[in-house]
Amino acid sequence: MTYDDSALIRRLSPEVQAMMGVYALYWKLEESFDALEVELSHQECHMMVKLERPKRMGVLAADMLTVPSTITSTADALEKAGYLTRQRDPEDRRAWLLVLTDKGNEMRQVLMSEAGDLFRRASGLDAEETAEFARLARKIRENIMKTGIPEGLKK
Amino acid sequence: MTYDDSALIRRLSPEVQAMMGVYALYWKLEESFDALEVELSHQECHMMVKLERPKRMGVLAADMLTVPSTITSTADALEKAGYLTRQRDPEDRRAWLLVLTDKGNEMRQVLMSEAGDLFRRASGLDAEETAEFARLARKIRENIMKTGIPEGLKK
DNA sequence: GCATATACTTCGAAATATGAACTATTCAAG
DNA sequence: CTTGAATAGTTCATATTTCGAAGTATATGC
Repeated sequence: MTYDDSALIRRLSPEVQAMMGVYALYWKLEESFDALEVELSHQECHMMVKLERPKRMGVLAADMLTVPSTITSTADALEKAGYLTRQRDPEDRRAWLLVLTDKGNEMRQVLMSEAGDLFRRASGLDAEETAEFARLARKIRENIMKTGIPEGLKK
Repeated sequence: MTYDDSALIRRLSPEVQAMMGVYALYWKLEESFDALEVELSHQECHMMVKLERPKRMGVLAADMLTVPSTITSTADALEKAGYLTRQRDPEDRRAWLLVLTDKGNEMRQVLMSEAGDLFRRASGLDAEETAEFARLARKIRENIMKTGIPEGLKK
């Protein structure tokens, strides 16, 4: 039943191989996050991870490649649960900064270490491979953040 | 506005760096697929890509890390659109094989080449980096397929 | 000031995913 | 055989998630 199509995969272009790996990993990680005893939705987890320091909601929307109204409802949930507060951005009083509370920072630490475990288990890579994969992933992410955002937000 | 936190990212563990890259890439690819002039949903695209050769629906569910009922509705849509047909598996007449039609195979070719382009543009990697990334992604995927499926399907 | 752009919110609709109960078929045991 | 348990897939109603258009408040340019 464990259906093995690794031979088929090898015949595809490297780009498609890469995509299929990324999709498998993404799905697996999402599923593992679900299984966590944490009461946060995926989107809420992602936002927590992004909030190493206070960020504007618009920045988060761009960063998470989603729409402002989604950020609003995610932030609402996290605020209600006591993980973050909204503070007006002194540089532009239209904007809010989302700031983690102490409780939020604790939860963030838990999430980060769980995330590391999940990746290790899901990927099965050793330390060296993980480092190399991380290097490329970082490069990809930088490219996306640099080039991708304008298309991402409908004007 | 193009918010740069690449310096912050570097301070995280490689595992988390890798995850954030994977998430960014996944989201970007999903968004790009949306922008395609193709009238297929994400799930439908994924199923098309998986159907290089006929597969049982249960195999697809395991492979796509999802639930049987989702496969049913995705297959319904693709069948209705003329991209695939259901054929009883002669080896087990409870099971269906999903088989791409000619139209389905054409569409699959289009999707695969589009997918390659999307990855190339989104990632910004050169050929060598792409090959390395693909190698690791394949390894990860094999690990997930090997270890991940049992947990993935509720018994 | 006035017009226009931007940051976020509201809220209702649309898309998606899920799980429990069901049908049909297989398999194993007697 | 035939009976009972397991398996493959389906149905459908529900829950979750996402989105987008219209609205409020603030900022910016002329």
